[in-house]
Amino acid sequence: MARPTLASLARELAVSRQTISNVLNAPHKVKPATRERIQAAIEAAGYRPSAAARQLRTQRSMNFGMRLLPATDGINGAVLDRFLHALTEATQAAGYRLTLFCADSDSDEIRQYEELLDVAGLDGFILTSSTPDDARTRWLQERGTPFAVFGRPWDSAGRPTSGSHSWVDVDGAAGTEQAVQMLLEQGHSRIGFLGWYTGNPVGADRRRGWQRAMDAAGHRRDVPDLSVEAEETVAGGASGAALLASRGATAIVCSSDSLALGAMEKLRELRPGTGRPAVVGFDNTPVAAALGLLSVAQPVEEAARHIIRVLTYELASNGTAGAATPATNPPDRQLLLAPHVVERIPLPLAPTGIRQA
Amino acid sequence: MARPTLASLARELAVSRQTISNVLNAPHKVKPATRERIQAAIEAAGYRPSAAARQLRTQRSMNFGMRLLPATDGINGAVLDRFLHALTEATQAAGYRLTLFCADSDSDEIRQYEELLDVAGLDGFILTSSTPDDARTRWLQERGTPFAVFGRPWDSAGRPTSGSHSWVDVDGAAGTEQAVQMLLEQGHSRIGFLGWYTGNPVGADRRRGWQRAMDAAGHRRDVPDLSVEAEETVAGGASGAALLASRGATAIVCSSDSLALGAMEKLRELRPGTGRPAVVGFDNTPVAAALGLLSVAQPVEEAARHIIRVLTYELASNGTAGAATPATNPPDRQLLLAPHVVERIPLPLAPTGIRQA
DNA sequence: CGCACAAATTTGATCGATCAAATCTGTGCG
DNA sequence: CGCACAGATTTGATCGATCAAATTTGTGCG
Repeated sequence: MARPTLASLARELAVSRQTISNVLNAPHKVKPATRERIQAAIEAAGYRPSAAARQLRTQRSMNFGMRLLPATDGINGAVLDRFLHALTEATQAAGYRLTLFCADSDSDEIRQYEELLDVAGLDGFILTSSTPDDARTRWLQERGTPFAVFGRPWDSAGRPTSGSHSWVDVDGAAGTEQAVQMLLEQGHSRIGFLGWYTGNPVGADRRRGWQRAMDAAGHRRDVPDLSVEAEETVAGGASGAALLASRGATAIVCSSDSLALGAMEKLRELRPGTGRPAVVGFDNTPVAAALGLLSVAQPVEEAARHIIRVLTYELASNGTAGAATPATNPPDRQLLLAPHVVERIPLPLAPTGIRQA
Repeated sequence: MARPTLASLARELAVSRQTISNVLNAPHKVKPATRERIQAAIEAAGYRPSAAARQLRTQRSMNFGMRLLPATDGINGAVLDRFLHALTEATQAAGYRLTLFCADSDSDEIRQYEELLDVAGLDGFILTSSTPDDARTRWLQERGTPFAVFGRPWDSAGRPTSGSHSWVDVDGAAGTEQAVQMLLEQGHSRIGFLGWYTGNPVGADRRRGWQRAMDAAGHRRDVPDLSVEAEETVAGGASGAALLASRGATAIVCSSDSLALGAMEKLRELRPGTGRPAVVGFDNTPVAAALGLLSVAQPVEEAARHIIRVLTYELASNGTAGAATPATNPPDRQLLLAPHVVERIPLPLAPTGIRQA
């Protein structure tokens, strides 16, 4: 027994293809009695319209594309992992599908866009990072392809801009600011910042939050002394922490969990027996969770859901061009989400159950 | 200027659609002179056949599906991450595309298969884990859908079987065996095993390798004493290590990096100043790399490539049913890859460059 | 009753490719 | 010259849906 098609089902029910099609796509056009009869038959036969045939006619693939970035670090890759998972779920819930692809550079990524648009007819793309003066977003905008970015656009000087395309981002500065405030409340005043070497604008943003909070607390003169940049590794974090400690820092806010991990180990080594060092990481990766490290958590699941909301809204309104009443409020095309510091019980933990094998 | 189609290009070149189609799909049927002229025109016009139209006619989507598992642990999730990346690359290189989806249970996964097969016409699936007596593989086999599994099939007693479907796996027992041998060479003899609580067959397999190596080295009578099971967390690892240490273990082989991490911390605490504890983890996750932990590394990239090799081979020979000469040797439908222990310089590392911000 | 007009349903064309069969070209050879 | 036959190319149908337009059915009302 072959898969039912519109034609085969229509024959069985003694109605036309179009009527069945209308039951699925424009139910209000079909008389209620007929509609119910056909709906029942659709369920009974397990009929599902072919996406390929539909795409051929409508020029819509109901398919989004996303580049899978090469796992740079691995520790921090966990953030993208959670993002990807939430994105897949949201895509599915919206009735779309998600196609993954790889690219070995940003220009190759553009080549892939072109190919995927021509061949597979993808309806839109999700980008998971943005660079200053991004060539990819420019290309997509010129071509008029729907897309949304997880990450704010940055101007060529590396400062956040608003841009004209859709994006969602997490307010890194707000995160580090919150971390500093928490440490101030705990009685710290010499709070260091441990960031990245590279001119990465995301890192600069996180540093700004620390600086803002220090300024506000009246520690402006300490800022130059207490800010250090290191290589994005555990070892880099250890070295940076040593330097900050030598300058009298009693607490450290970091740009990443890798740095924070190194910093924590180093402080523990320098001041043994003083309990968990006051170190806050960024991204709340599984490692931080496993080791009881405080960390600033990004609401990536919320970000992913919003991205899909924006994309699907845009695609839906493209179709209904003209004088259509927007049933729902348009989602913000540019949204900055607030992160929060995750509190944790310090290690070592109470022993958990073990068993003889 | 709209995207060129077979028809529009044919008109321009004053040839028929079919001839252009043949240039792409059966070049030998076209006279060399014509072929070159058309090939040049295809490039110049940037013509790319529409996947939807092709799929409608050929009933092939050139698309694989894979379920994205909910990130259980996070630390060990990194293995699937690397696998996914390699898989995406291999899929792309083979001229296919990869569709991701989520499911909240194995039975829901089957429902998703059904839907994706009907709607999107996927050509095959990649499964990333297998359970004893797996309902999903049974369903796919009954339906005759091509698929390949990363992970051996297990019988209902949890012992590895060969099954009748395609799979690739990493020989966990060989990995732990190698780890024991390395530790024996380093002079250890009381080598403990720290595994999982759960009846997970993967864990049982890893334990078997340790046991085999201990038997072979003449330490059979120590086996009952030196095998402990704990919860799959860092804290669990610490507790388990404490117990093993109390029984005189000088080295520990673990089922995961999470356990190994906990074990390392605990041994360091129990025996300060004796250098890096002799602990070996499993999966060579980024955390292990960051912390200088020894670990058994799975060749996941090779596994991913092989899975695609198997799937594409199967699909290619399905098409050429009958008396076709297999141009290439068929790839092994069931393949067990050997892992290896990753050697590492013990932490703390030499200080790396830092800089004043 | 019959006409206008809206609602419900059907028909034929189309999206862009490939398949199978038909037609056209060219070459060798009696 | 003409016929057979392989090679090259073209033609018409088809995959399974939706669109736009045509047709049928139903309702209200003078």
